[in-house]
Amino acid sequence: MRRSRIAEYDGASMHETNPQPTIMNDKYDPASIEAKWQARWAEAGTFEVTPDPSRPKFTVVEMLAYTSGRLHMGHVENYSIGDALAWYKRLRGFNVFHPFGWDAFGQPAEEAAIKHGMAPEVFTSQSIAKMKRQLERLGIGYDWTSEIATCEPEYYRWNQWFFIEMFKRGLIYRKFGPLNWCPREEIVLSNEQAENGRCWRCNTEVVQKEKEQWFARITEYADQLLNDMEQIEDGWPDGILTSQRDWIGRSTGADVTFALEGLAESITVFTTRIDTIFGVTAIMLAPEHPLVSSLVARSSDRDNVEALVASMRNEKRSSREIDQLAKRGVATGTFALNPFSGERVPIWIANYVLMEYGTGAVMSVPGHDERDFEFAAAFNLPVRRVIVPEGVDPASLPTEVENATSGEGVLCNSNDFNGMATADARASLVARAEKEGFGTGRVRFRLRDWTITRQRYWGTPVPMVHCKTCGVVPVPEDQLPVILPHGVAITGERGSPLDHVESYVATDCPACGNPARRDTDTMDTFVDSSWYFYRYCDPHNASKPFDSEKIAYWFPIDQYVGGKEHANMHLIYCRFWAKFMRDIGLVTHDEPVQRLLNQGMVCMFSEEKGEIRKMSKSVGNVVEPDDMFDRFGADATRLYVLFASPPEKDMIWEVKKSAAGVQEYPGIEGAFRYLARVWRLVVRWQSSIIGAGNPSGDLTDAQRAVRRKTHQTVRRATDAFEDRFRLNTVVAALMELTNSLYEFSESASEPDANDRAVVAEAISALTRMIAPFSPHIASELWELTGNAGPLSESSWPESDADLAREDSVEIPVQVNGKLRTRIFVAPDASRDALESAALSDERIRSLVEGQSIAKVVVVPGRLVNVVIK
RNA sequence: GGCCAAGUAGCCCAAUGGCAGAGGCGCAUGCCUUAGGAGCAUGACAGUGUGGGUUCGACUCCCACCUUGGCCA
Repeated sequence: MRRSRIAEYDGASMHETNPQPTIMNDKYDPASIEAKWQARWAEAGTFEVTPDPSRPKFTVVEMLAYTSGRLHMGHVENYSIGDALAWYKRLRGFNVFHPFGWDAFGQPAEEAAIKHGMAPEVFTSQSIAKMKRQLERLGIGYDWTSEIATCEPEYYRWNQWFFIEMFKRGLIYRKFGPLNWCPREEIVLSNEQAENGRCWRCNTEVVQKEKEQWFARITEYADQLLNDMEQIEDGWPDGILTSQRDWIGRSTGADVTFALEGLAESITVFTTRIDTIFGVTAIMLAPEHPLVSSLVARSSDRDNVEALVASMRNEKRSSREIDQLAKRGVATGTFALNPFSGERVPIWIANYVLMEYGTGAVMSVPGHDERDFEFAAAFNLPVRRVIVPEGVDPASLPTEVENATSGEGVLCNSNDFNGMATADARASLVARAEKEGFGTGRVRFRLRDWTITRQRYWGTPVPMVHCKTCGVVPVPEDQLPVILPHGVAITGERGSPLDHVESYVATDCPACGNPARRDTDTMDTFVDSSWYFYRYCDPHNASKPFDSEKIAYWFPIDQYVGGKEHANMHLIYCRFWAKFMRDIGLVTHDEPVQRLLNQGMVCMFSEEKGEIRKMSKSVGNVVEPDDMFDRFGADATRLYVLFASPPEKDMIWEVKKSAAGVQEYPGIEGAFRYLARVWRLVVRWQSSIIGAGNPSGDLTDAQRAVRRKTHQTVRRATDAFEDRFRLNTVVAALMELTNSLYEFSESASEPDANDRAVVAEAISALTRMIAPFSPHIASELWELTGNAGPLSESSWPESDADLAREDSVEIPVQVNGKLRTRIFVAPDASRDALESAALSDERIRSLVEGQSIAKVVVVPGRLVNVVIK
């Protein structure tokens, strides 16, 4: 191992001195310092690690970088957070694995091809080269030996392998599903390309087209995805877990089958409110429901109904839009029979029913469901009250219902179920339905199977062959990878580019050997990102995705860092993938990620829009990282992004127009100034602290204050890293320590041995605490203050509680919650001592005089509150 | 429309139910300086979005609302 030594004692490093450190230059020069340490780290392999069971490990991963062409400030924040934690843990003696990789497939490269005729692989490799250079300049301590790029055949062949393994187990299947389709370009559009129902490029109206696609049966794992959240709830933000719970959307209800009048078929609806079934006034079908075409065919108003259904099918309906859509629908003319009452209810086709959820058919209960009410109001359907609040006599209420009430209560107008509480009624009704054979209790999920392929070029080819005689046949494992052909014309028109590459499409059936055709879909890039972090441990394995023993040491991930936009998709898919890998024996854990941190967005005032907006190219308010590195250095840039706000909160990049109209960045300038201030402090003390001993004998008050501040700062920084992760407050604490060292310097113009000793201790601690934020300057200062080994092999400072303790603390004394005076006591003064000190204070005595004291609240070390009547 | 965040000084943000202010930006003043847009020092500025509630005590917890942002295959 490279780490030969872990200091056991905080002060140890002070004695191991380098006899002749360079004399420091007055001026802080980040350019030369950063270049020097980046070269040294690369040369020494400082961040390259191997498993070492004798040491505790820490795996920190930032989300895979999309190869969009350049780094933006969001990346800078993301990686600065991860690297801060990596440095902290490394100094705490952990074997830290901090790998990096590229999310290299996907649309930007394909767009570049369409727009500029640049081959996607060229665009991608240029992007990676450029972004990697920027990352190196940022000085993030990655183990580059584990680097991966998802567009490389050695990586994506394992996507293909997983695809086939899932296919073999029935977890991947084909089915018709709706797609956004641009009829002019004849291509499939993603949701963001079909915003507002128009093609983003040619503005043609987008239609919904049913096409056979590949799906992954993630719903099979719905219960596990839900239940295993127990294992991670301590380490994941509550908001993400809630969001995933909602996304999975487990609901308990019942399937109820309605017979159709005059037809042999029946319609099964899923409902969570079977207790309202006597209030059903219609059955609503999704426009895509399989019965729709036969019902339309029977309609007396066939042409009109058909046209309406077609237009509803073309409407883009997602859960986001469904509530805002104007409710539309059409009656089919066919009736269904309520199995409980025998009542005839009309069957409608409605745009607010989703085929993807439940059975694609719902019972409409306008009296007790807002959407149904709205629909009924628009189409003059009857509305019936079947539930009243508990204790209300149904006879006392008007028969007309003015608003849907979806709450619990007691049943009425429900035959022999009248008077029953809603919860009990649900159980009884399900029991009755099961007994009579027209229904059953049922748990359903909102989670849908994952559409796992795209009709695009730049992605992992689906390793499947379509044979006229054998059907769909997987490519045999020894023929993987199926290589994505290069030199393909990408026009953005006429379907998937691979459709037109005859040399790719034409193949032989692996089963019967007859001519067959390759599938031309490519995989969703979320496949790439569902398991990539495991590959870091074994990036070039040619016989399996990774060696299970290799990942056993590093996994699960101790800390994952990325943006919250991935709350539902990536972070559910990768959990699903891990469970599948567990089921086929590749891993032994249920959850891939122990702790998750979602950093906020980087925002900035936008001149153009006149408001604070997300920093992005489309808003036109991008700050270029390279420009910041040139002007202020990587250390100052990193320090600033960590200081500007707590990691999980959106950060506002400070900008200001100077008098001359030049854009200035006062925030990052402040970070630069701080580092320069630390630099000058060390310049001033360099010669005095090299070879300084430990503090000994009686210290002056000022010297004790320096040690106190040092140890308090160490405690604050340590707490933040261990627990709350408020890195911005750590930076504030470091600034405080620096300020007090300046103050001390003023008073110690001719330092004695103890002056030198306490400052040496402070600067040693300060240097190491700066390392997670600004590792280059920290490394340089560490070297220049006479430490022998590199900073990366030193240790995090320890806080001594005795040295950190204040001599006395000021305790506020309140009377009835109002501040009345302050008393000074020892920090560990007891409850009784505090109470009597407070009550004997003159001011308090005069206020309390003649009143009766109800109680005295004492919070040791914090305050005293005297409550009088 | 649903869900999730966040609203504290001119601005970014601290304050883990206990004195609203740690730090930074900006501003002002002083010192230093040939000069200052450098450096050093000093200082001013809020009662915590609104309305209720819980509590001896609420920026913090609960309820409702307002505003802003994010997400919704």
